[in-house]
Amino acid sequence: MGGFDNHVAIIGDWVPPSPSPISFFSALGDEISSRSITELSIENRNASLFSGPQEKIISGRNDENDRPQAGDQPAEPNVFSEQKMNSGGGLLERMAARTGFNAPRLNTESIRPTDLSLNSDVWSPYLTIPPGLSPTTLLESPVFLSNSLVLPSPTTGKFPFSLSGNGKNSTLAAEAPRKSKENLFEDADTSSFAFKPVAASGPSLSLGPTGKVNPPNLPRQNFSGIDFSVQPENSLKSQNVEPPKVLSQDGTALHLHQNVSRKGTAEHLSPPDEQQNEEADQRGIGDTMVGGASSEDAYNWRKYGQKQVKGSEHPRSYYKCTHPNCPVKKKVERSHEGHITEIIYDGAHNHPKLPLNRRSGIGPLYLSTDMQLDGADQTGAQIRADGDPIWTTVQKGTAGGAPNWRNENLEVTSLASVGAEYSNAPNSLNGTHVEPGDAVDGSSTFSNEEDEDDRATHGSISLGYDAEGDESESKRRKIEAYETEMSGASRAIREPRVVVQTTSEVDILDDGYRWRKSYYKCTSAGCTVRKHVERASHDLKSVITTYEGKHNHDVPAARNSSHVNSGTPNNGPAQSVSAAVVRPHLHRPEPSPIHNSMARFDGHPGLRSLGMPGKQQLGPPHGFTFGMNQPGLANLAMAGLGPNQGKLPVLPVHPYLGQQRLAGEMGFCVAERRTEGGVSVAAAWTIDVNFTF
DNA sequence: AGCCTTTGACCAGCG
DNA sequence: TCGCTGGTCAAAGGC
Repeated sequence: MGGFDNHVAIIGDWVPPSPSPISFFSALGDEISSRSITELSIENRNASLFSGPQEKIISGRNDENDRPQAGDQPAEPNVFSEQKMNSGGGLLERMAARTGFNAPRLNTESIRPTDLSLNSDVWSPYLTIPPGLSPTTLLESPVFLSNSLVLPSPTTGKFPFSLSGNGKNSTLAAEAPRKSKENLFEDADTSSFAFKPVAASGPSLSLGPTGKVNPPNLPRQNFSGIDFSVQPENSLKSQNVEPPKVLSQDGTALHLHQNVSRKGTAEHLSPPDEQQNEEADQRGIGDTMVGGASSEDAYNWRKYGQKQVKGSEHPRSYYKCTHPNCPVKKKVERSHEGHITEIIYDGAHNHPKLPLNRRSGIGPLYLSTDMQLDGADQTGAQIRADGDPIWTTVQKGTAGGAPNWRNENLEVTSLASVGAEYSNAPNSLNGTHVEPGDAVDGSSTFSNEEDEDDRATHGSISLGYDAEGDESESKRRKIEAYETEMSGASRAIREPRVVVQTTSEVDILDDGYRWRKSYYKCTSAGCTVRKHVERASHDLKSVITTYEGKHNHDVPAARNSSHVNSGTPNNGPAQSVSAAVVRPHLHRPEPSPIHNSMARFDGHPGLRSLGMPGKQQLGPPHGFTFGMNQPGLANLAMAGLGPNQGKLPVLPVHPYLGQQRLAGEMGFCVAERRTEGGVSVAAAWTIDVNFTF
């Protein structure tokens, strides 16, 4: 078995035939150095910059089948391979050395401080993405911008960029009207970045509009400020923070996971429809727990007690399912702000879910599900796929101020499932704890991986959970929320800001089970809070909701702190996501749990079988972020990278951009999948690009 | 009237 | 046995 690079790679088959935001970077390519983005957007529309959906970026020792075929574009020198692969101490090397996984790496050698004003013909810096982190794959992620958002400036309300993502598989082509540069980013109606499908390019990682690898000796550019973060995601299964445990009544522990925390919101994760509920939650629905009401998770709950539990700064509420003879109970810990910090389910419902119109709380807002998961999921999936109705309705029923969550990947679920072959390793994984003797049978939940994927692709998330388990099957779930702070003050007053949100839904292998991870981004203007929801395929009760955002008030959370202390650099008190919503957009290139996601592989038995090392072999956070907030990139920093490891990507920036004091943020996620021995290993990366000019 | 939350008291397990 | 802690009960009150 080869290294991880043979198992986690960006493969072309995952890339959907949809246009990708590649063109964004294309537009940021060399042409922009001399022309406005507007012009570029138009002129590059037909450019063949990248190979498109079929392009495959090879990382390390990918199979030949996964290698990109020599297409229209001659094989360009892989700047990553040539320049960085041999650079000792690089992140890639480290990751590869430690994990056997050829981690993507960014080539930053070309980024140099420069003054564009001195040379109008210079090339703009290019964002060079290393092998394994294919720009094509990245940018052509089927979900990239599938539901892209262009958030208005927090202060002006204007949309700096207009991203024309017409939904699923939308062509990410936004007209860039010829407009004065001065207004380029200030008029959403007339200016936009162009995300265009581009053709052909080799496996190179160049982001140049020509699809060619950009030479490392690019002229210097004035790069006022860019925050660029590449975050290995699911392949690393986010968070180095200790995931909460899910405990069964019989003492077994399942995956536990985080949940929610946002002011005035509630989580509703009762099995087995918690997925839909999760969706609902992600969409901002299901916040009816405000005031203490139990979550609307297709069951009615009666609160029968509340107690301050020692060790927790949050009071714990005790709920019982109101259904006659139903033994299910749940404990909910909620912060003083009303954020749910932990939910522990105990028992299994012995009755169907309540019909929509019988559920307390938001009633029709519930996603209709049934104990028959297939049907239920499909139903819910369609609802979700349709999205707006639920979303809108939910918003009406949501307490004011609750952030909206947009699932950006409802439309795209391309990754193959991870086989259950790895389900035989239920032990500790990066804090996730599965105690010995756990009778969870992950494999049993996968009757048909393809079907399941298909369902997922259509928005359903049927994981084969049998909600009719007996007492022995009952699981107690503990869902904790943690929030990480990844914000800073560097962009407190920046504007306009562009947020390109990209999300994917991927299957990831973790702890021997398959987890489907969905990405959400708060759609509230100015909010950078992101949400990652992971659903265990082996147990629908196991849902992890990870919030990534910034926090302006303390949320006392002893448990949370324990998670934080487990490795996340964000060891401050857990803070309100909602606060982040209203807080001015701040960003500090700082590792977040997501950034450290590789740790999720720790101890992953399945990954071990794939050559993945154990946790002890992992070093510092594997995610990395680097900022270019200072002119000349003087203070480039890559969090998570040790000294001499940081290699900055070459990010193309139009001279205009360098001249403007603009701010922008882009985020996109790239999912990867590679099939090895019939087993698919999926991974995802998210890249956040924050920039000011 | 029914259902729910609140809240202090009570009970059980554990060291 | 005692104290601590978590969990539950049940009366009171609100909606």
